[in-house]
Amino acid sequence: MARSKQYNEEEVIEKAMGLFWRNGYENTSVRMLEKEMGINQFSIYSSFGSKNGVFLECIKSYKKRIHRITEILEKSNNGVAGIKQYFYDFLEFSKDDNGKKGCLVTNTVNELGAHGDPIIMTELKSFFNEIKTLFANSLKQDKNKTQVTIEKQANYLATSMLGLSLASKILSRKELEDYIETAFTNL
Amino acid sequence: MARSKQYNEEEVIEKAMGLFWRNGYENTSVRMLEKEMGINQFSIYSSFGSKNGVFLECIKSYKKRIHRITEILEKSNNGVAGIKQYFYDFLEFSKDDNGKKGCLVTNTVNELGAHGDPIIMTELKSFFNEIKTLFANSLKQDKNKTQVTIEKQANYLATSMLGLSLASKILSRKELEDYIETAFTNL
DNA sequence: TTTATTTCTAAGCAACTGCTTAGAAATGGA
DNA sequence: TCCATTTCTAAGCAGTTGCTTAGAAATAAA
Repeated sequence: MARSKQYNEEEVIEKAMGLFWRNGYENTSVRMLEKEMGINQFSIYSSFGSKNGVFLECIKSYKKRIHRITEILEKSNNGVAGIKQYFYDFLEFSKDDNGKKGCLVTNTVNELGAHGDPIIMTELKSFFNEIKTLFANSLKQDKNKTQVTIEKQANYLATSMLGLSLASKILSRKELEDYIETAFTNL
Repeated sequence: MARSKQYNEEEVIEKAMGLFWRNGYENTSVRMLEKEMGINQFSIYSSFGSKNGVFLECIKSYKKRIHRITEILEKSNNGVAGIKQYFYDFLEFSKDDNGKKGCLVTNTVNELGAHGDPIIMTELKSFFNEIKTLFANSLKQDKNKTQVTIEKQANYLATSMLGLSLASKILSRKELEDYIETAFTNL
């Protein structure tokens, strides 16, 4: 045995996540990661293999973080009202200190589009489907809704979340709130 | 007088626009622009000043292009139904040969976020407001709607367009159609 | 045909990209 | 205390970034 790591992998990934979140994948360089993570390039590569490897770990870490919000929705039995609250919680979640950074997953979908790394793209699409299932489960609490309606509305809501993430980057707080209120008028 | 330009500026901008549209701003290099535009770097810089300058011209050109669709909506008197048709037209408009490229303006908003070049950001926000006004004018055809309702719904629709552009990059055709149909039940 | 003027090509600038590596420094078990 | 083993630092790799420039090639007017 010998010297032990002077950093905690989870901690440095949390820091890296912030960078990717603000700047996007391509606009985040390994030099920037070095500074933000507080470790040398050698350590980055020996721990995570590549820039892509760091990013994938960040996505995993992001999922855990957003799970803290989804948990609230999972536990509540407020149906549509609970989902609306989730939208507002998400708005708070996706704010950064002095600006708007949206959702890491959504940002990445937009940046990489259909041409991105297949592993990442699969990860992103599965994330979307998880949100969809989450909403569907909440909608089921309304016994008047048919299965077809639930699926359509869950799809609608998950897609609206994508829009909200993007919109949060340029719209004012009032515009965002108006959007949410109108989006929920017919559910 | 002397030698005349061997290229048409509007034509090369159209080509550059395609590149930015597919790859985003940062992921498009001047070398790539050279190839796509078919002219030398010197010509790019003497005509447009900088990469940013090329991009701004592309945004202008994009506005003209999307105006061909907005014109249809402006001339029709179908109210909400006309706007829904616009959503479908936009889906066709934002498709590329083998994938999904979304909307150039929306892509750029997402990429640059709140930290982008101020001139570009202003251009992008004004674009959003134009779409909003476009929708408001169509909604006015419904005499039952109050001014407050019209403004809220126009904001809702324009924001939904942002979402649709993003969603078009990962969702299936059916998911996108389901989204549009449900989105319009709110009006 | 000459010539002033412009556009063109192609090479080059320093700074940055993701990633590697040689060697110094540190440390847990013997 | 020793030293094998691991982590660390710092330099360096070739390729790319946005942008510039020297000089050759082309051309409209005289």
